[in-house]
Amino acid sequence: MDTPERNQIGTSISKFEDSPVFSYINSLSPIKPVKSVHITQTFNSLSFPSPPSVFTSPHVNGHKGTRFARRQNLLDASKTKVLSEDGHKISSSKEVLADSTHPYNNNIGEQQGATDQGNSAKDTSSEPSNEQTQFAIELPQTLKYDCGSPGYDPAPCSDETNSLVELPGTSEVVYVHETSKNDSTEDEVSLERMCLTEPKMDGTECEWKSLDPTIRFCNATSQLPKSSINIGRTVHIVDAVASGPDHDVEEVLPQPGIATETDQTQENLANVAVVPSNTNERMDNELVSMTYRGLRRRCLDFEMAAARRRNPADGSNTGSGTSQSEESHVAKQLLPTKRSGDSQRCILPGIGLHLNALATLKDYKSVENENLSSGRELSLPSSASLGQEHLPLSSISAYSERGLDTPDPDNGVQPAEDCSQVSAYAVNEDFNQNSPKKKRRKLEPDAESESCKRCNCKKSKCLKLYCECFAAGVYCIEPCSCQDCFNKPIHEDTVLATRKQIESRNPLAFAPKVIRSSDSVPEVGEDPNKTPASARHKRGCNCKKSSCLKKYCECYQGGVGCSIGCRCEGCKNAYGRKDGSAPVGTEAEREEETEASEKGLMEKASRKAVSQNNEDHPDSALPTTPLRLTRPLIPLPFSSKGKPPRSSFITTISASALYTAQKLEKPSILRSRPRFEKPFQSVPDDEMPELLRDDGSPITCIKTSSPNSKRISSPNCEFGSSPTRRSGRKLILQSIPSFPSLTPHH
DNA sequence: GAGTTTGAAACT
DNA sequence: CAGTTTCAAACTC
Repeated sequence: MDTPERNQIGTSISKFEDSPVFSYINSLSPIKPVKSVHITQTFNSLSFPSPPSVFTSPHVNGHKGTRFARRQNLLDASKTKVLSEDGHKISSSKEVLADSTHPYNNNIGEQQGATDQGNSAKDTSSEPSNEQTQFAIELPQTLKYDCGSPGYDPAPCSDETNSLVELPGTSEVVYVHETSKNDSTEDEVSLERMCLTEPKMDGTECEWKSLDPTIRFCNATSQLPKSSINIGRTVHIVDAVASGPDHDVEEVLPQPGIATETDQTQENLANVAVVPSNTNERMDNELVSMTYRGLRRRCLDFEMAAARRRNPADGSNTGSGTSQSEESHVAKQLLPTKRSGDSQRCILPGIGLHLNALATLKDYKSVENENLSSGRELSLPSSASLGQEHLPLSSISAYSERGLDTPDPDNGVQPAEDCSQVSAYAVNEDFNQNSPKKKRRKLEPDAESESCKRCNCKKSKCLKLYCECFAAGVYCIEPCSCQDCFNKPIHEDTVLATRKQIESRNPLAFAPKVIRSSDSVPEVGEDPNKTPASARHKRGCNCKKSSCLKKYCECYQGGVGCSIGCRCEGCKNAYGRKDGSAPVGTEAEREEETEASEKGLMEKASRKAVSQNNEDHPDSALPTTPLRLTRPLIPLPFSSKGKPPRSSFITTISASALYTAQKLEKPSILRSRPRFEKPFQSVPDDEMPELLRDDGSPITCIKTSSPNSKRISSPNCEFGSSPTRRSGRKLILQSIPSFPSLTPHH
């Protein structure tokens, strides 16, 4: 790669090669292809936090070499080649980007179609999925921890960072971000990038020029927040299209960055919506959510925001090197972008959606349908399109619903949250859905409708955890039959404030209740009746009459066995009893248990099947967005409820890691569940213990830093919890410890 | 669809 | 921290 490109470049640029810039660019150029892909995905989330890692060539190489190389090829074939070869196309693509603002969906479709030209895109999608999954995992880490943290996926982080650096090569998107962000200073950077890209493209200068225009355009458009945002989006989209479905995630990420970048748009944004202090959080949250891709929007929202605030550099990640001021801008912009960019929202949700989708593999079928339907529902084309494609059923539905809400200008800002939340919720719920609720819903004819949570609150105003929507971090939507609902974008401030309060009380309040280490696939062989020990309820249930055989029991609802942490009486949880004893009992009990277990097994089986399908045939699982599946995996960890699917996904993502985690857990679970359970009790995270040996860290974080801890702890906890689920990713968890560090940073 | 049951969430 | 109340989902009829 390097040699040929360099040679070409060298010929044209030989004069300039002498300059350090060229040498630098040249060094970067080879990487470009790989990064390009990453950039789109991770760029927003990761790039910000871990600039340093970015430069680490090794990471880049590693990732690129393997995964990215493919993408590069594909992308290059689809995008770059097209661009380079067809100057018109390039310009058109840019134009599209500019125009894309409106028809985000359309663009996607078009772009996809264009990308389809290169079949590679689709193919890449499958592969990218894997990468994405990793990214997804990484992203969370990186976001919170910054690149440095991602011990597990240093490469991803690095890739991201690299992507930033390489951006030039990768795609226009990069330019847009940086340029928009760095009106003045980064222009050079963008140019450099451009140069890099050019080499790839072959017509370096031409591209360069073209890029510049885009940049300028962005800046100019800055006046028009939408345009700028759109551009960013479109760019991402383009990349995504070129790269394939997987890019969607990337797209999402970039958008936030774009938003931040679009300081110019601030004015417009101000008009759009003035987001008080909360806005920053939102922004951060969104970004986080984006990065996490739904893993844990809840945590992400506040925590991430806080983290970013704390670590402007991280927040600036999108900008690659944006300064703190940029962060502030970003926060501002993000808010605006949120509004302006339903697409962003969509994007963010998209991430979450992916996770959700994965989680709700079961629902995939319905998802597809929903996607179609959701698309309809979503008045916002962009969001809808994005969300639909990426989002699984639940996520999609939620997203779509929000999208509906969002249409209102007032809601505009909220929608972003909604999206994030939705995704988060969707994820959580979806995951949980694996749990009885979803099962029920899914099983029931209304699977689609159910995919979206619908509360029926009458007195809580949907501002308490009683409200499933609120608890899930999602805004209430039309389907909700709640009364005096304040859980709407219009009352975003109230919602956020309330959430903060609740989190202050209990940092884990919005964290997934059920932590699934990985596997849902508990290897039936062990004890089908028992849930995979890996999964446990954070707090444990307190059932007295339901014998943990009904959905009243959160453990049962979550499809997990009771643990020592549970204070239930007469536990007969089909997924696993508190005492760890097999669900043996009277025949009647057995029957019940068996039924439950069967259900659980069925679910698990379905999950497995789904997961397998996803893994084996991600595309098949979600014809529309195979990548979705893969991505969802990443998010899954965040989703609290994560059901078996998650594990499956996780396994797909990092089977080895998960497997190891499972092994660790399972033994303990199977034989000594108490361990798990206890840990859970002491530590909110069931998962944490295993995954994180950090256990302490998560909990401690939460408790230790009460005030900050809220954010910090919750994030950690969240991460811990959600990620832990992903326990599959022990590595990640390990890296997670870095999360705690985030709090300290503050 | 209304009413009851249940247990988490919230409150004291 | 324990006990009580509130709440909405889950469940039953």
